[in-house]
Amino acid sequence: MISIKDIARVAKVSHSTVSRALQNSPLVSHDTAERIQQIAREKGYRPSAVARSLVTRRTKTIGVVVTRIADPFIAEVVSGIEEVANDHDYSVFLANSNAHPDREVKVVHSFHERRVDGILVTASRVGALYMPLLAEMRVPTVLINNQHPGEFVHSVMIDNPAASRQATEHLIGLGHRRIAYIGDQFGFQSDTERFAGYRRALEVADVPFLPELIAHGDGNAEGGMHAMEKLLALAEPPTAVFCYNDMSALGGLRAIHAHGWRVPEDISVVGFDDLFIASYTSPALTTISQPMRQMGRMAMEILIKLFSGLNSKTNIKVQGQLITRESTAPPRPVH
Amino acid sequence: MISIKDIARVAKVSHSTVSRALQNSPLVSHDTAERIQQIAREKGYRPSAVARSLVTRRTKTIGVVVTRIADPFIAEVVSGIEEVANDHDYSVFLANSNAHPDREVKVVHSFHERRVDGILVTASRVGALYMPLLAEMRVPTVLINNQHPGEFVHSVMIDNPAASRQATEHLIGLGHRRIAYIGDQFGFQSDTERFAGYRRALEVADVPFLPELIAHGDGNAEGGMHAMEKLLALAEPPTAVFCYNDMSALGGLRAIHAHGWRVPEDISVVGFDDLFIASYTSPALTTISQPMRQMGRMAMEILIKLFSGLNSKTNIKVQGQLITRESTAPPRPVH
DNA sequence: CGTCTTATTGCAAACGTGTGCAGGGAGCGG
DNA sequence: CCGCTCCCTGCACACGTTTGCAATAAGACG
Repeated sequence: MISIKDIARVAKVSHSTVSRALQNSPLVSHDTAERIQQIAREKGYRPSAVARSLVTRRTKTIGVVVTRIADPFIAEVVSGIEEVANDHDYSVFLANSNAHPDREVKVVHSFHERRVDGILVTASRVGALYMPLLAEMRVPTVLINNQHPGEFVHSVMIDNPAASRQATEHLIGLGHRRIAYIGDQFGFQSDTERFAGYRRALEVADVPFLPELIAHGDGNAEGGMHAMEKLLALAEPPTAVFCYNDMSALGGLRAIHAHGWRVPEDISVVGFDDLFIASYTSPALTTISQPMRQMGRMAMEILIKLFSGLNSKTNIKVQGQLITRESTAPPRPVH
Repeated sequence: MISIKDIARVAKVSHSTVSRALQNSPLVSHDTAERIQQIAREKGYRPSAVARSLVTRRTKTIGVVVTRIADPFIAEVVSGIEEVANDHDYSVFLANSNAHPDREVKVVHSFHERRVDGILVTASRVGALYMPLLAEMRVPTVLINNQHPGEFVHSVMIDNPAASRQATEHLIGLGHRRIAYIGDQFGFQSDTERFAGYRRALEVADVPFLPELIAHGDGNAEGGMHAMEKLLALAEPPTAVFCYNDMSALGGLRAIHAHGWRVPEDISVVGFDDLFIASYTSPALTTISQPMRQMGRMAMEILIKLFSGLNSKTNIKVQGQLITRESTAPPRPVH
């Protein structure tokens, strides 16, 4: 591995001069700078980021902790993060927590030892962890769609209540009165908030709230399927279902088909997220579009801002958008 | 940021002793070791990986370059990588190339500057780049499903010809004779190989090869949709279609539905990859299962082996597996 | 009690880079 | 020709670890 000193030797200058030359410092004459850069190029010199980090005390890296990178929602967010990180010459460490709190702590500690300049957390189910962790290590951190109730210093979140209200109102507008809700597990912030938006929409429209129309999945297709099966087994099944997310809706669709019903003729379905696949289910899914990539970008931009000294508490709330596709229609007329 | 010297000061020992104590070196007495560790714990000391890397000349990091992390196939592979990396206390840098060759080179150079211990590349479309790059920087590198023809030092690949032959034979076995192939873009290794397997299956079964039944997408749903539209517009459309991958198949299914045909009654469809969504399309997709996560694990395990001194050229070829679901059936009887 | 061994500790150098400061040389003005 | 300024360069230290080697103290043994 060739170093700055090797170059210094052949250029017959001190290593400091080489260092300066490679940074285009005005402190070194044009001629020697050129000569040094030429030599560096010939030797295929690559500066050691680790040595540099040691002295500059900035690593130009950030850590991203996610529950599962294979989750399409998260992958999309990470794409956004990576884009702007890259634009600013930051490298990103990626780590899965698999939703294990202790694993999540371990990951953050490892990031800390690596001296990352900042940390981004997507959809953590244990956001509360970060308060003490943060106090301990003072690394700029921003949470994206934190699932734990409570505010954090920096965050970007989707406006869940507004979005889910919009989704529910869409169904009400179509004439539905028996609208079910398939949620995630209890206690997660987004589930609580989306449920709240759903209730609010019913309330405003004077549609009675029926507890038997509430089912809980697990945020994945599997859970959505089981939840939908329960709803379909009701004496009087709903005419429309608002699902916590597209994955649940996907499972829901599958259960409906298995049940021999058709969407949207027999039952309407609305999802949440607007994952890529929402366009390719059959029928294509009506859903709330969440600007996933954009949210990743915003979070990273907050970090960049923090790096450059600004230190304002920023909590961004982005709006979802209803995307009407083929999975919703007016309810069957009652005979 | 608290360092080893700070601890040394309060423990009234030299910083070398602290270093040894924290590594549980037998060179330090049990008592002082305990005392030092206690102090370190109290102060919330975290060793600096960057300083350590500088002297040990190993960073315990690897770089993973992917085309798009949002691609579900790739995300799954990365999951596997991350699992075993984590088991061995390696952190992973992730970078998207967006399939831009120059971007890919830049990424690898940045990894090099970060002094990663190894590099993993998933589905690169420019595998050839790595030969000179590798010579230049001597970092253990393994390619996963390299899309560029030619062997590489270390690789893990799916056995494309065998798998696609299996898929095609499944269709032939059902009685199909007009079997179309929807490929990726020309020149990519997996497309070429899968196409070869398809032809071989036809040949062995004495089914005539019909050039008009070959269409090319782009590996994504969009391209698969257009390709399928072309096939459906044929005077005599195929009775079955083997798609390069599940994404193409997804687009294909959409085109078929839009055309008013039913799967598998009017036309059978087979995909490749067995992405998560393959189970949730309607009908559920018959496809070739690729052990994505496992492939990621294997690649990382090769790296680990290389790190520990072993230096055998390893080219692993894994087998795909046909997963029969609902999208394939015998052809309609001709009247 | 002297010497040799062993257990424990500290010293100092090294990893590769950045940077404040001092020093040397050239140019310029007087 | 002298002195000042300015430009360029090198020296030396720092960043936070690891580690070979020397040093010291204690213990063992004769």
